[in-house]
Amino acid sequence: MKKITILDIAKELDITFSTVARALNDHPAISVATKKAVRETADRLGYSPNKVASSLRSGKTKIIGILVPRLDVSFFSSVVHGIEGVMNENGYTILLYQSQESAKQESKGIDTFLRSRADGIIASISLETEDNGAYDEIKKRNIPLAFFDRVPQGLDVPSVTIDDYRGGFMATEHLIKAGYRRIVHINQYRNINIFNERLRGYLGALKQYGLPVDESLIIKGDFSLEFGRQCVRDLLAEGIDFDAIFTLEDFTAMGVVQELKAAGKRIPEQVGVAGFANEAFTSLVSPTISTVDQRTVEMGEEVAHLFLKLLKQGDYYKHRPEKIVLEPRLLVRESSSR
Amino acid sequence: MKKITILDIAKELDITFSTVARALNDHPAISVATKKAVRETADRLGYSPNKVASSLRSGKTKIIGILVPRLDVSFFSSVVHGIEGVMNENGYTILLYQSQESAKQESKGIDTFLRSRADGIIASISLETEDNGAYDEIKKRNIPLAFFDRVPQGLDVPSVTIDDYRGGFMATEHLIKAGYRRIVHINQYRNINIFNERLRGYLGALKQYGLPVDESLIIKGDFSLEFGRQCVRDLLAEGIDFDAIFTLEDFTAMGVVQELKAAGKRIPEQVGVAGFANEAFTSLVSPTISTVDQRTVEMGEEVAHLFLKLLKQGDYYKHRPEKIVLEPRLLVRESSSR
DNA sequence: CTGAAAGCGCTAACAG
DNA sequence: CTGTTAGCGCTTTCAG
Repeated sequence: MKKITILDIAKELDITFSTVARALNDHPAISVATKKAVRETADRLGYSPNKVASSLRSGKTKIIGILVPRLDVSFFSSVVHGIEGVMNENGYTILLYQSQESAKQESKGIDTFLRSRADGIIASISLETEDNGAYDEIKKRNIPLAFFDRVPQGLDVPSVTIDDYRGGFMATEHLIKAGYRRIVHINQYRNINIFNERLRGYLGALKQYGLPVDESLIIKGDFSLEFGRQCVRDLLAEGIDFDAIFTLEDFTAMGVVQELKAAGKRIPEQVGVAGFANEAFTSLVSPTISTVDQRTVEMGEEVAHLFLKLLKQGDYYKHRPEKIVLEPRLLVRESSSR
Repeated sequence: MKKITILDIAKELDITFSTVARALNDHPAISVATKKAVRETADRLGYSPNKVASSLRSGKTKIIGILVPRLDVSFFSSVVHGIEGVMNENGYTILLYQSQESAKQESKGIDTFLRSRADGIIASISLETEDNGAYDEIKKRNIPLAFFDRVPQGLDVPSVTIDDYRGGFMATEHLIKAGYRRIVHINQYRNINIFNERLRGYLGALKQYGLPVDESLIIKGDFSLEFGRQCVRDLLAEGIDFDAIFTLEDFTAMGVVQELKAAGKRIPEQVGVAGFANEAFTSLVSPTISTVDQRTVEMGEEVAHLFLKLLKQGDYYKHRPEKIVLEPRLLVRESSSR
């Protein structure tokens, strides 16, 4: 099948290719008759506009790059789902790249977007990212950029996040109100803003309700299920007094629940548990696990809308960047209802 | 920041832009000294190659389109994760499109890929897709195309699937071997190949082990958790005799488990349960649910490799298309271990 | 080893 | 309302 261009259509109709181009773009100064004729022959010949050529000429690709740590984590795939839905409705296509939580891969992704001349970039940084060099480059080239959830520190850019402080606060406050007093918090050791915020929220709630901060109740590790189990084993072995556990992530909470059950502790009577993320399993396991919902799809839609607004306004780095903060949703379930 | 092109580099070094182009592409007939000089000034000036221009000229975009029903389903996001990983290593970038299970959106996605001059397309069809018109168009244009999991019927194309018949067979066989005799199968009502295969597998196992097929034990609906509950309520209300339930999907199995527990039936002693998909929650709920793993990430990697092979061989529609069928993995858990 | 020149398919300014 | 013309930034022959 020979590739059909506007020139072929022009020859067929004995007009010039620029008339064809205008007709196809629904230019006002083209007669209805010509437009109709052009469209018909275009269809008949099986014409497919070459976006590469038009992008080169116009300088607009209608492509936006999305950079996420990894797509096999439901949080990120949900957000991408939300972004794609909105951007698609607005005529944009998504170029997808996974950083695999590696700073090097992340730079490669941004470079790919830059070479591809994406009209904009939406990202959530990797755990490894330490400096913002790659993102500065985007800014330098005046390409619109927005972040969701994991926002680089010290870079003043538009973003959509949930209020992780509030999330940590709400979960802890709920545990306190349920009568728990010695609340363990399991966090992680890296210096990631959103995770630090959850810890701050935990501390804020303790303070507001006049509970002492006990360093032995704050544990740092990773957010695996196994680490949750480990923590419970350690707490019990060391004979530390506690009556609730709030983890920074649901999988950790799941591990906590498993190990508490294995140790014969009754949930929620003896120990209350709350997680974070609203993973699908939290509402299916027994006991169902209280958690904080991050409104993932909405987050994607919000960042897409924010982005479209940015694209419309032009000079992307002159206005003060808009930072949307979504209110998390506390989901009280069996694991903390006593 | 002015946009830097190879011409700027050429001027800077007082050579022609074609020499610069060759140097950047590591052409063998360019002196090492020139290459070095070119690369240094390219870096210094902040040159970023314009992929749009090179694509237009070369006819290759190094982009492949991935069309999936939706990304907020862990099955699809895992596969995409697998595909992206492999394609990325091989210098390809992913253009992502969600059909949202709509045939119309699906056509739009393919059209977008065609206009974007993607070097190839990988897809999994929507539930709604009835005719293959949109895919014929891809074939007509001699663009490589491969499918995973949901393959259109009557279109002879490369694909990677799991052996759904085997999956249905394995799950049913396992239940039979565990001593269950009146095994209910919950499937769905649409005419989707992979789901029909699971049903066939169920029937095949019954036959092989000399068990009668009882139509009242085969139920068709959707694959929601709620439908699973509904089925159990109906089975019990109608007093139908059964001792195991094999569902085409894990969420349905979850509903089945919940309702059986609510009705005071002991799992697996009185009723055995098996699902399909290996959703994360199946290993976390109580009892843990036996299921069939679909090897999602591998499926993505396989289809990517198949695709790269296709791209290499050229004439995409002359060879007999390769159809890779992965063996599913039966995961026996508590819900069927008696 | 390097240069000159053509052209990929389209957009858009200018001319009529 | 339509035609003419000039590129967008690169790849790729053909020369030298």
